[in-house]
Amino acid sequence: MSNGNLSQLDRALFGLRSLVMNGEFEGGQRLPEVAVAKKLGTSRTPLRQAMDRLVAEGLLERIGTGGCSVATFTRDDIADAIEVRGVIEGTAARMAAERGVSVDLLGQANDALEGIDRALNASDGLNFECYVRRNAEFHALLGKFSGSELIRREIERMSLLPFASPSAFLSEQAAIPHFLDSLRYAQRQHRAILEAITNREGTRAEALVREHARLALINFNYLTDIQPALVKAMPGLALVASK
Amino acid sequence: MSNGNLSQLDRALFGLRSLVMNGEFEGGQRLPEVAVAKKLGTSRTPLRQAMDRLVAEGLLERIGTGGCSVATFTRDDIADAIEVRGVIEGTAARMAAERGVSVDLLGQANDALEGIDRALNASDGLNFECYVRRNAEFHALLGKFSGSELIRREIERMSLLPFASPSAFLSEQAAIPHFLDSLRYAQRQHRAILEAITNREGTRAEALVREHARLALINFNYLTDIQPALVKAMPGLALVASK
DNA sequence: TCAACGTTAATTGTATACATTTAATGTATC
DNA sequence: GATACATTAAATGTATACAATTAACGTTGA
Repeated sequence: MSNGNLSQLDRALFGLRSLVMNGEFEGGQRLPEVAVAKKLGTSRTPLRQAMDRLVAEGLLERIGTGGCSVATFTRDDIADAIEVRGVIEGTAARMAAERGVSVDLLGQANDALEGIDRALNASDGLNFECYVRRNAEFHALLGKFSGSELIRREIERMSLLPFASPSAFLSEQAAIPHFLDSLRYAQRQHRAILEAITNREGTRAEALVREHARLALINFNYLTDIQPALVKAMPGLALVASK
Repeated sequence: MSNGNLSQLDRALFGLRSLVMNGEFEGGQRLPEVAVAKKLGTSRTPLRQAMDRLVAEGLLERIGTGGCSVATFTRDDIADAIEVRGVIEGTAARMAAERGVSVDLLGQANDALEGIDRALNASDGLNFECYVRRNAEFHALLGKFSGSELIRREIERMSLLPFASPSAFLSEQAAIPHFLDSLRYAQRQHRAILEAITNREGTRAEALVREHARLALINFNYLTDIQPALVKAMPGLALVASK
């Protein structure tokens, strides 16, 4: 269990999450436990545990009469989820500014931002994979900055929804001029956020982070309006109501 | 299952939550499944489900090596949880102001506030039970005001922690002058919040709700500093680290 | 044709037995 | 006496059998 082999619960959790994200099931329809367990190669016990966790994540919904169904999200839901993530991250940034952050943590954040700079200005164009990794790193640090484990976990929780995460709608295929602009703009925001926190400017930090989160929404709108073909290919977006 | 009889899962959930809140177990120590199941009169299967849910609520923590333990909270944790609840409720209020609320819902909120007025000015002093009920009603409506099911659920989630809920630290035994003042002050805030939302003043509504949430923290500090004996008697506060 | 009902099949809820891992205990050796 | 190791006990993880509930279906009646 503690070795490299995954437990049956992990297998069921990863497997079911993947199936749901890829739209393997019709939204709203109940997922039959025996069939899914068979498909995942585990028994019902760990599967039901996995289902409970995915309900907590928001990917599944409990049916009153028993069992679970796949959750579906409207465009408004996506906007709200992104907004909430921004609000909590913003609170973390404000707290960081108000309470102060150790130079060590600030240094780590600076390192992450320099990594993003390098990814943006790589000799062979954009190093996308590096950008995504460093971006996730910076946002994870934002949670730590608050000094509150509760806040850190809450941000992590909101970021579980595939379209609310800071890495949402960053697709390698989408490395087109519009997105390069977006990434450079995001990086300037990163710098401003870090500056505000360093200067103990809580309100500014909070406002910046909220605005920064909205980039995910802007990217989503761009994709759905201009590049609808790409949207269908992105995992997790099978949950979005077609209309 | 859908009749009056509770399912085994519900029995385990309520029972275990109650045991944990009342400090039946040492914090940090693993709760043995067989013993707890026996104490609750169910089998391990629904108990484990209940434990998973309480982990999601934040009352229990998973132990790396397996099983769960009771979570413990510091005073800082309590402050942070209250702050986060205020932030999300504040977001709901801001959204309500920005997006507009139906006259029907506004009317319901007004009814709740009038109920609070009556509870505060009852002929035989304070009608405490009525106050708590109407107060919970008003806060539930705040979640609905946002028009976002996701936000409503998120508020509900944060309010699950016994010391983060809008009804936290309102104890009948504590109906002393200090608390009566606090309740009247809270009610003026309620009115101001509703006015701000009605007038579409988003920023004002958000700020008011944040400040309003801090009353819970003020009450907590008052209780711990002035009335430590009462604190020990309140369910859920067994989880607070003694120091 | 539609609605109401009863029967059957399928699905979830629960308990329990077993497997596997982790913690505890005792023993031997230095 | 203390540490390392082997052994034993206890706890969790998993599978499965059974019970209870819910959904599906066909039948009957108007």
